Amino acid sequence: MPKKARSSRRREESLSRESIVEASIDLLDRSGEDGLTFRALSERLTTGPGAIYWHIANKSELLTAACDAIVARTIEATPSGVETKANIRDLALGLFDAIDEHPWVGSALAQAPGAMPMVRILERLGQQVSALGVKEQARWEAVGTLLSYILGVGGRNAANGQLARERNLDRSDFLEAVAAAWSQLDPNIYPFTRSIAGHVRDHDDRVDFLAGIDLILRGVGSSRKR
Amino acid sequence: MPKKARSSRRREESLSRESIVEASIDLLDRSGEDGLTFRALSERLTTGPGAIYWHIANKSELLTAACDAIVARTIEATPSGVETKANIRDLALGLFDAIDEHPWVGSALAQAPGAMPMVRILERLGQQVSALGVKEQARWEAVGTLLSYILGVGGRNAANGQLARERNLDRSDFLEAVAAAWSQLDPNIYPFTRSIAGHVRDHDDRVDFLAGIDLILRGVGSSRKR
DNA sequence: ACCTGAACACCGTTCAAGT
DNA sequence: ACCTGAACACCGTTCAAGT
Repeated sequence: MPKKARSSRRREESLSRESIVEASIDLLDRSGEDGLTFRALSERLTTGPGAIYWHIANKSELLTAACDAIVARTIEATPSGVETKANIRDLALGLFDAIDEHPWVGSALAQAPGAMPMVRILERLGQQVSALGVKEQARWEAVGTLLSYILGVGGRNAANGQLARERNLDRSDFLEAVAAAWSQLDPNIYPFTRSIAGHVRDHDDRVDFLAGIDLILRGVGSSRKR
Repeated sequence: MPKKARSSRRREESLSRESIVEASIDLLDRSGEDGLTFRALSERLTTGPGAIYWHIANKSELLTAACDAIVARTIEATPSGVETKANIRDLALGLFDAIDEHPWVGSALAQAPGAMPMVRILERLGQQVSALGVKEQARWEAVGTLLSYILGVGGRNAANGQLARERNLDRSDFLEAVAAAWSQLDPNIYPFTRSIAGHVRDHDDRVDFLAGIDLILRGVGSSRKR
């Protein structure tokens, strides 16, 4: 036996951008946005914090890369069929579910405008809206609105998840607390907010989200007829 | 003259929640999101960092309070007239401009779901949508969609402003850089994104934003007719 | 009641030194 | 080429001590 076993030479597997991103995702899923730390990460990878900087420029690039990995998988797992509106709905729902499962993705997405993860979403959305027969001029309007809406919902879901975690509640307990606070607002000043407090308590986020997508798609449709 | 001049006893004016919030806004406007620091703030107010904690629970409460002050002023400065859709447009544009002027408001808004600044927006939006004659059931759908859209655009604008600042560019130079990056994407994989790179370069954010509001309002309208 | 400021337990990032 | 880990320049927050 001329050499020692190859695998134990340095580390189980040597550091790579990919393994760093994978460990980051795990850390983020397990302990939320501020669970991602160069120290925690390097401990998990049995290195020093400096080693990570050989593969990744800085923390924001790391967060965006982790976000991009999730978004890429999500889009890949959402095939496009023949019915265009259904494709848009499926894409939107896929993203919604991904953010629900990884709340940090929602805020990472918002922090990296123009970067890869957003481009993937933009492209898919754009192709489908084009297939809808929307003309050049109105296309960006439709795609931009859908994108902003999806990011807006995603951002709020991310914040809900983060706040719930900070207060050691689950999501529904947190929404319950919001509803309770809203029902105690002055009815003369905040009649509407009070009136929907009940809805907040027992609504299905996912259903509401899809209703918004459909509402926007209706608007796109009615613009074509003008 | 029995006493020393009153004003020089302690400080020009004693510390208060209000003065702390005001100084925070100034700091945030001047140096962006991470310009708000308990040390910078206490230096500006000529106190120690601990003094601030007597008036405010923690940093996130401080950020939300600063955000709320801007939102409250903005809404107050946007009176409602008789034409409901115009009121919704005015409110949305007022918020857009406020976020444009204070980019940090966009991300502060997203970080405090269910809190006061969001409630103010929700309430105004809800009252107007109700006045539009939308029935109970569809009301939340319309309001929620508008709110998410506005927050989504606000969050992206905040991120654009923040990134531009970090790279010492102004907003349009930053968008220019995004457009340049997009035009170099592989045309086989990213045809749509490439095709709108030009639009990103010379569009007017404000016009696009309003187009989205109108698109959503069209969707609300067409749902009533079903 | 309100303020002071040192101290604590962290951060992200850098960089000389190692292999 | 890649990794190590101490060091730097910060953070938010707490708290004994002051007025």
